[in-house]
Amino acid sequence: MSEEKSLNFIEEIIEADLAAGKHKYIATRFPPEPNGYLHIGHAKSICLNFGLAKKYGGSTNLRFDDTNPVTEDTEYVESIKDDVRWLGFEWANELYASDYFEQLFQFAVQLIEKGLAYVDDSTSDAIATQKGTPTQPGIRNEFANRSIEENKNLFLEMRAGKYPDGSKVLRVKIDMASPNMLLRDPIIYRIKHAHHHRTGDTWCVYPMYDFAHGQSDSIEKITHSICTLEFVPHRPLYDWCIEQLGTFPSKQYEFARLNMTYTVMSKRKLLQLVNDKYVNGWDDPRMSTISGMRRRGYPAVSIREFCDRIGVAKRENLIDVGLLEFCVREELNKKALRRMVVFDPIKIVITNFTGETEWLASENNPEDPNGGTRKIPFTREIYIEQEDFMENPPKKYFRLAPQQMVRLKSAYIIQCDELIKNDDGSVKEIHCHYIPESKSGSDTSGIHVKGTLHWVSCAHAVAAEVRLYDRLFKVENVADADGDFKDHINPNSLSIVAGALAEPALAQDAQEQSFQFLRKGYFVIDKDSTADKLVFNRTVTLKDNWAKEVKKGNG
RNA sequence: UGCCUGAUAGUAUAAGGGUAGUACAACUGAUUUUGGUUCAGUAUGUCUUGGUUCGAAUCCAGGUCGGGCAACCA
Repeated sequence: MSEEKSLNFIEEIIEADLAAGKHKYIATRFPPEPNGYLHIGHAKSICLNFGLAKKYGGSTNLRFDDTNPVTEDTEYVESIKDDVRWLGFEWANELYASDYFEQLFQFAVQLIEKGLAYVDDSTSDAIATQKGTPTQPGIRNEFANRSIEENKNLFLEMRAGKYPDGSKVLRVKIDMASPNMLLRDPIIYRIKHAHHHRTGDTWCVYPMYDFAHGQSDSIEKITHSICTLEFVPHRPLYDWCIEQLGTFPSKQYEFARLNMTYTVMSKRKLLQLVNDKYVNGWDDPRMSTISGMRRRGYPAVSIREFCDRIGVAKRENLIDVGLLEFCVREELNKKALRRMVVFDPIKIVITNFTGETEWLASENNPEDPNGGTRKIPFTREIYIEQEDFMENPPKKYFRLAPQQMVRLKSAYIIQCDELIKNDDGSVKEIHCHYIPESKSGSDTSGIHVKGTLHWVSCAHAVAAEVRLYDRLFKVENVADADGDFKDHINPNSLSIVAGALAEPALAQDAQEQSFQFLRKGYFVIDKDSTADKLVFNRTVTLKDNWAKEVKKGNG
């Protein structure tokens, strides 16, 4: 018992339903509207819906909620399927609300025949006005008095294309005084002479979400229809339609959607980022989309783990993006190959190294015993990172400084002897000597150093043009304000173009694989890369304790 | 001034009348050829006021604060 993970509230409902014999199986669905790419918020819903069905031996349908032809497109359908598959889930059926258009239309006719629906010729503005406000009841207009025959004829004529867009709607007759605005005779059909990405020009009337969604659930015999909190007020309408039509009693349950610090996650804003060319597309590595994260090298298993850890509840939440990064690091630590690269070089001359190139073995991944090794060339002249050297270091600076010793990863310990300067006083190169007995793996020098640096041999370094992407993030508390979108995006999140020098093995292995560089974090080489033009996406950063030390020391 | 929701460490999430637990973040220490990893440890929490009860995070009542609701969007 104590070993078991506690249930979330939806699992409790399901177990109670199963125990009470209410259902013999459970059926869920993931119902995206194909009007954009999926983001990390959708991942939560996907993991929940598919996860529940898997846990309780049920099935999950992938259903596209394509009831609004003007915003939807097959490009989105394909990307959604790719993303769900990539996350590791299999749907029982691939379905579309548009598959049900004929049946939904007949359901609407049934409501008319029961005297529960009427055709309204009012303008959009008039309908809105007549609806009243949350504190004032609405009023029902004269169109509500039309006869069943008249309503039926008009509705058929609407379908036949006799009326222009916006001239008529079908409304359901519930209660114009309801405190729930959604129950004040909601519209369930509207006229749209628009081309639908699947049904083409077959239809010119389309059902609204509230009517289509519940009935689609019902048709598919979905037992637990799980959606986000903003649909809570829709539930009475969902239930009303099912009750009036006597269809399968699907039930809706709501959970709080995912919000994440520093992360832009509304579809509207993501679309704006794409349309206004702040990014190169929906799958730009800086985006919070699933495809963007895939390109940044986030493993699918990490995203699933993240969704598992954040839990499911009804309170508004703001998850620290650090948790996602933790899940990514946790996985990458075990899998990512270690490679050395120098982004911002400074030259080191090892004055007492006189031999030819020495090929040293280096572990590909110290945490993976089966990771193997590779050979890296060590020579008299090497590059290290500028930031790994300080002429006037603060206390507790473990890297290279005058007279200080450091280890070159997988090679030797070196000591800094002399600085060669440019005319302007900047350091041109650093002269060091190495300790021959300190060779990695067979160190008999007895010297202990606190710092280990990455490096590349000058003669063997592979020059690369590197485009560095960092995660795009919003400035907290500003992102929801109206105004210029630029204010909401931290400029540091935009890509950086730089030169770099890589060890030969990196260029050879560069194939959509995550690498880890000492103290630089995890990177993937983007799919657009060629061997002489590597494009790195920064996946997550390592914890930069050293930066804090220096900050404290100088303060 | 209506209706619907919700409130547990910094952030999430458990405990459904009986020791407030877990993860991330933070901090301390040990190990380390990545200032990473790993390991050990520390600190921090039940919105408020009453009530019921031997006992309340949990049940009841009032209040406070947060989110949502008036698209021919989903």
